[in-house]
Amino acid sequence: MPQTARRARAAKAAKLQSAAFRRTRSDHSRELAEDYVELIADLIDERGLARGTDVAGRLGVANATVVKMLKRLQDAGLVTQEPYREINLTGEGWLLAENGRKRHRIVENFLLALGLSEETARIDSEGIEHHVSDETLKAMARFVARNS
Amino acid sequence: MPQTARRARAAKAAKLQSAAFRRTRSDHSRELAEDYVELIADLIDERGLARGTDVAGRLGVANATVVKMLKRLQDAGLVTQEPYREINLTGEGWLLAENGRKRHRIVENFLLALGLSEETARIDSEGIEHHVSDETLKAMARFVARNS
DNA sequence: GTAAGAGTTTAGCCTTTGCTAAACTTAATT
DNA sequence: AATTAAGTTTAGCAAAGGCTAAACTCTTAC
Repeated sequence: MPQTARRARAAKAAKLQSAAFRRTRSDHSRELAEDYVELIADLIDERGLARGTDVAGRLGVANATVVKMLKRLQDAGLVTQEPYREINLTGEGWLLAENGRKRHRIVENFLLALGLSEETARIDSEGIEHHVSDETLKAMARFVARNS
Repeated sequence: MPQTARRARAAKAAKLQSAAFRRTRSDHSRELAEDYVELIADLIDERGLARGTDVAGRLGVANATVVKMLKRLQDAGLVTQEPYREINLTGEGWLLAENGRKRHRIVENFLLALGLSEETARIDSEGIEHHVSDETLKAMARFVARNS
């Protein structure tokens, strides 16, 4: 009877699955941080500086929410800001932002290569970006390289 | 009820800004519900019934958390449960679960067709599943059909 | 130099999703 | 029948991420 084996397999699968879920959940905070940092980097590149209002506007969030979040990002060493002044990224912040943008670009190009509309590629890549492992990202990059 | 109104107002106000960000964020609660419902369906199919402990174990979460969540899912009309008894899905719950499993299957098969390991395909599909539009899902299904 | 407008911060509140510890119920064993 | 083990529920707490309203600061235009 493969009952024991089946149970063992089930247990193993359960453990792995719960790991996957836990990973997903604990990444939420990190995802948000990445969104902020990526956006701040974009704003600095686009208009020379990033202000709270701009961030709030683009994220569709209240000013006060941004203030609170920026405090956390400062504590995390990703951002610097003096009171009533514009937002800047630390070295670590820039690294994170660059990494995020790179992932974002790959995922978006991949979706385009898959034949999706620009609109869909933009929206879906935003959602997918944070959930793609390095292995998958590499496969996407390879696919884009082969199909362009 | 003021929640919905507030969100609607906020959405309208920030309409020109990034819809993708807000969509991602507001979907979190829905995603969690889908994860629960999908898992409950799996448990019922696998072992004939779903208990709180099983759900807690697979999601990597405390029992009390599951209890609280189940209350919400009951309020949402997705789940039924009598005190100290096993968990059941309503008709709507089954529909949601089936839909989730279908999406899940497509994404996972797609990642496999892309050449990823089973392990990676399983983990990444879990994260990606909820962020894929119908358009993208269709493209993934097409890809799988062509490459199998 | 001051007043106005734009932008920022603070204060206080809410909901969601988590946790632990303790109480309770059900089922199983003896 | 009584004890115990397994599972469930309650109570109370915390952190994250939202919000509004009101206070504050900075810059710019008079």
